[in-house]
Amino acid sequence: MRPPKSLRLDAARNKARILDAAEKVFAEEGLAASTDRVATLAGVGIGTVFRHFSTKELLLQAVLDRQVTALVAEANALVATSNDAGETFRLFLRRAFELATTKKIIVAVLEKTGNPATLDTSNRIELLRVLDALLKRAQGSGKIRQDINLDELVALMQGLLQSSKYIQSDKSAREHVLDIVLDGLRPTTVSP
Amino acid sequence: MRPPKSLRLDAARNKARILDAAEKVFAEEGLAASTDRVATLAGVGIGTVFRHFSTKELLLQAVLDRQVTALVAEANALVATSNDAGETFRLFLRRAFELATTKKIIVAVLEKTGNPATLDTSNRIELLRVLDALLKRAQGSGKIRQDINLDELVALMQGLLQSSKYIQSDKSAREHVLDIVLDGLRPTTVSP
Amino acid sequence: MRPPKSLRLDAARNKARILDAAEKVFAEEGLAASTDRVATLAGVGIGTVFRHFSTKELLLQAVLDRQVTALVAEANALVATSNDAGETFRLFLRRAFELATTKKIIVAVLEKTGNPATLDTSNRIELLRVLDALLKRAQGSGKIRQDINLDELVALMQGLLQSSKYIQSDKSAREHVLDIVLDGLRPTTVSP
Amino acid sequence: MRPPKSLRLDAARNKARILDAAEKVFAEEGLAASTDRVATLAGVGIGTVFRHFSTKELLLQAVLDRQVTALVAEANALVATSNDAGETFRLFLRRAFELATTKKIIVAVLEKTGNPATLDTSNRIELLRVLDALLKRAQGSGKIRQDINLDELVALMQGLLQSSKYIQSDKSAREHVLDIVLDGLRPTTVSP
DNA sequence: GATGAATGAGACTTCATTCAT
DNA sequence: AATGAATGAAGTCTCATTCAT
Repeated sequence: MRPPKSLRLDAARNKARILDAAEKVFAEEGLAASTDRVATLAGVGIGTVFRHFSTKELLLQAVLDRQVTALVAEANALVATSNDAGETFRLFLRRAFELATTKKIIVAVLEKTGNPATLDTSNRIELLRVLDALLKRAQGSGKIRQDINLDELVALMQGLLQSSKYIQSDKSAREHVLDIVLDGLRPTTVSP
Repeated sequence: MRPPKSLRLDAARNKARILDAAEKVFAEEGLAASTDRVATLAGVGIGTVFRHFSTKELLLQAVLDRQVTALVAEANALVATSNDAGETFRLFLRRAFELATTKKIIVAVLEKTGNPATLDTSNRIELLRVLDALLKRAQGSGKIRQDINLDELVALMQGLLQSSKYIQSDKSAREHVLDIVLDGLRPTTVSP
Repeated sequence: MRPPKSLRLDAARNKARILDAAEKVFAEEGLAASTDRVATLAGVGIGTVFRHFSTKELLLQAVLDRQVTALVAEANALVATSNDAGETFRLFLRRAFELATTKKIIVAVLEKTGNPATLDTSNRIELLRVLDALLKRAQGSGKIRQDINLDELVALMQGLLQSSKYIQSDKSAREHVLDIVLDGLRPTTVSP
Repeated sequence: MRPPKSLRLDAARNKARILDAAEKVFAEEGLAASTDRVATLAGVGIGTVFRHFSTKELLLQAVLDRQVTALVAEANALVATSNDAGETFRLFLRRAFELATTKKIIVAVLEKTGNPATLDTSNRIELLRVLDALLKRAQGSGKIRQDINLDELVALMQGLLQSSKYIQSDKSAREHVLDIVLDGLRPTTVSP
């Protein structure tokens, strides 16, 4: 329960700075942005970046990891707070959507390999687990259509998150798009 | 005085081969794929690729151009055939979605700049025009919700098309996701 | 005395056109200008250029050859006309200088290897022969200083011809520079 | 707090080596010589060349810059030392001529654009300034002909410097050529 | 003979990664 | 640990030259 290795304080600070810088740089310039840019923005030497993340790929994963962790945390917080399963589910999607708009990296990383396999496994599994729970609960409460499974939800979210970048500047449009998808997720009103 | 067209045949065949190869390579490896790979797959020398498309950028645009043209053509065909505006609209989205699944490049190109500005302008405008017409007609007939505009629709489609790649292997899941979005696009049944 | 092989008339015309184009293109864009540009300006296909001059190097030499030939012809004409050896010598230098200004290629070709070895040998020898005759005659008549030999004269001319390009736009400056050198070539007024 | 300068030493040495190599390579093979050759001769990787000079153009300018600086320095030294304006002027030309023979690059760079615009501006202006001062002083003392201005002198020097490469191996010939030009620069003895 | 499409070596340049300091 | 110089593979693009038509 102690931090694994306890980096020297400045080392830890550097690592955090690098992550912050990477998040920003990759969001702004895409995955093709050079590692040098990250180092410069972080105010460290390029060597330091590679000392902390021995590969560009690993740096990417670390950034993503942090974001996924944040997302999972939010989900858990939402679950703890709310007691309306449908609302919780919707709030989570809204939150994820916002995050995608702000920290474009999630989207960017997804671009890369075409599937989320890049995610740090344990982390990804956790996200899927939480997502599954949210979905099941919402479906259980009858607020979300029954005929959608986890994989489909994930695919839908991927698309949704990506769409955010095409209307980044227009908040109301963004909300509109999200609302439409949320409407699509409502239980299908079975007419007799 | 006519024959001097014969050489062009080979050249045209090569050009087409290159486009096909580019479509495939960029779809599979992303926009970062090297031009060399395209040349190799097309079975021509690297110089030939650059003779036909003097820039990687132009090659990209050409690939996209071809696909957009195809999409526009399908839209026009649908309009000519069907007389149910709502159905036509839905069919078009389905068709575009399918296309995105097969020829992943559309997605890939969009990845690049984050907006469709890369599209050959005239072509892009044409696509928007057709899309707008389809939307307006469907909304006019009351089959599609009124509160969505062209920009939002485009953003939604962009995201949606991208999502297709996360569930490429599962056709029914793909259709399901699309259906959900289409449901979201239905007129909102205002309950009193 | 018949033309060696009698090219078909249009072939001969093409060859001349190519030479003209090459002269112009290389003069304007330097030796790095592409052979394609030459072909385009000549209004022929690139293949035709290479049929007539199987190497870029050979094309260059041909252009130069033509100019050297012209220069030799002028020298001979001057010798035939004038009977003032000093004046003839000076006129020739002026003529060469003018030519260098107009058809910059001479300069350009010299640039390349740094020495005139590129010249078509027989042609070059002829030029050196004529130049030597002009020099000797002028020195014999006491109008040109005795202490300069052919090699030095050639070097001086090379440099001088090149300098013409730095003051291309100003004719009087050009003449001035030449006059200064010509003054330097006068017999040194030996004071007793 | 001082040592962090040590690495720079190696870097500086490399930079100098690269400049030296570039000077040599461009002089020997012309401006078309590849950057790779420079790297090889300097004994560094190609990347190192580009780390120090991010463009071939910049490398060229740096080489030239160094030479122009040296020339200006010599001019200033001469001015400080000598008090015979005519002699100073002549010495400077001799010095420049020698330099052109040894470090042929000056010539080579001029080749490029046909005018010295490529020179690092401030540097070039300084050179022109010094040259102008030398000329004016020499003319003022009556040792150099009045009817030559700065532009003409520059053109004359360009030609002269270039000529040095055609008689590189023969020192006496070289001096001869220079003497001739210097003679031409003497005040014209107006005979009544 | 003419044409121009095809070729591929080679040029410049970038960037992830290594390593001496 | 941190630094940033060095490295070289790889990418885009150009161009002299070849060759099928």
